[in-house]
Amino acid sequence: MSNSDKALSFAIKARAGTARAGLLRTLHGDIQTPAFVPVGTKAGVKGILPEQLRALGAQVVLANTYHLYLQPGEKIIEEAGGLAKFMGWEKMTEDGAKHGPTMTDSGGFQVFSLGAAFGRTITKIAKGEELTNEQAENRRVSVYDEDVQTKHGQLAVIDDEGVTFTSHLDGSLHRFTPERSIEIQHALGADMFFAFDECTGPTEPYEYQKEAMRRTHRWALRSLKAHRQNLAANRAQSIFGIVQGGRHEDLRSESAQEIASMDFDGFGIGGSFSKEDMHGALEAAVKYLPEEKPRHFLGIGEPGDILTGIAQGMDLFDCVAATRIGRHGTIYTKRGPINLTNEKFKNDFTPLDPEVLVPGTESFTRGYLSHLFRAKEMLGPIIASMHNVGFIIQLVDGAREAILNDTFEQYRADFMRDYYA
RNA sequence: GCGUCGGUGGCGGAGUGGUCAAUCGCACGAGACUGUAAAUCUCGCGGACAAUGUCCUACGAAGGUUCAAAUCCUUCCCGGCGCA
Repeated sequence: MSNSDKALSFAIKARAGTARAGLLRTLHGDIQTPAFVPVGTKAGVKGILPEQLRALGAQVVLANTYHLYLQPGEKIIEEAGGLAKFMGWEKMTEDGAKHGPTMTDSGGFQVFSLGAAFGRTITKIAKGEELTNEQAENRRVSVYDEDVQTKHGQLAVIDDEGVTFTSHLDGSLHRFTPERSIEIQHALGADMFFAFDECTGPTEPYEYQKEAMRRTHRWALRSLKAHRQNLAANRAQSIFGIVQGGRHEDLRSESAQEIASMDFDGFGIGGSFSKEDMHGALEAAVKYLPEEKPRHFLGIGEPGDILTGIAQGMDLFDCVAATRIGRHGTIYTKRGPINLTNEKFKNDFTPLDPEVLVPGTESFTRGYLSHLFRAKEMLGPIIASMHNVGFIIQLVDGAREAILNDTFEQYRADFMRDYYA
């Protein structure tokens, strides 16, 4: 048993088909799974205070390595006592224990968002067609090109060793390798963190998906090695390996087997899918992941996608959508998302969602938020973000209850029927 | 009353003889957003159509000059400023 195994334990409490409910224990507190992990990229969940997050039911938050490395720098956060303490998420409990589990993403997603996706409309969930090899090649750039940023308009360039980033903040040049990502994540000090991977775009052709996936496998091994080498100083931290493979089932299976063969504490499923291929790709991967370790569905998702993930055996979910669409005026409701900036809500004085009351936002109406958004009052984005995070957490909490009561399939079917009606 | 500057789409404000239904901003209407480059971005915003285009009606009002006027001229109306 390695030291990091002590830092993290996972026990499955109940199953409903492939879905499972479990208990994930970190040195900073327990997490009942399945769980939604609010995203606080830059050590802050946009618009929501830590105490409010707790009231909403959040058990753990996720921050980002690339962003915190650039600003304020991992040294500052290390000096502050680690991510949880730095951001005020860590809280002393009555018995003097620290509470406030955290995770960090490795920066692998920024390989995508600042690389292939930069300046384009593509997102990790595919809308477009897969590119031909030739089309993809024309987009590809080499790190040896002289002026990456101005020549190609993207801020991240990949090579087999790592990724060169041009800072989106000041244009300065930075280099991430698996070893560097792990070093930074050790300094950030989250309870759980991810191996450095390459998140590919959904339109990349099969050949490139395979190439990137195998690179991610090599990086996974290097990430793990880098973590083990520094284990003495980081015994409280646990590392998750990331499965890639795009939308292709054979690649997902290959990736899952490869990553599962490494001694990770948990697993993440990352990368891109098309909406239609998500289920198949996930199934192809999950069946090769060990039962007894936690599984995180990176960057997912929307309510329906989360329930799909839970049904297929995923335990953790993080997604920016709840806060982002909330900040932009859209809230989740049991009957589907609604855009509160629409004219029709000006005089709608019903609750945000009459069927899902979220702690701290119960007294607000759609008409009030409509006004706040129109008046550009910061309370609008704040309340909507809180509502959405609370909504998702209640959805996931409900799923957990349903798994424990063995009514999950009905729960999921009921939700889908109403939400997508 | 005299002089002077000005009156353009819901508002502000470009344009100052043809390429103008009229740059731009705001407001308004709608859409997007899935490991956050995002309190952001996109589209629409006179009217009617056989609508990737065509035709009407528009730049205070009415006349006029011109092949052609939001743009030049005349008168009138309204507003700011200055002098009485």
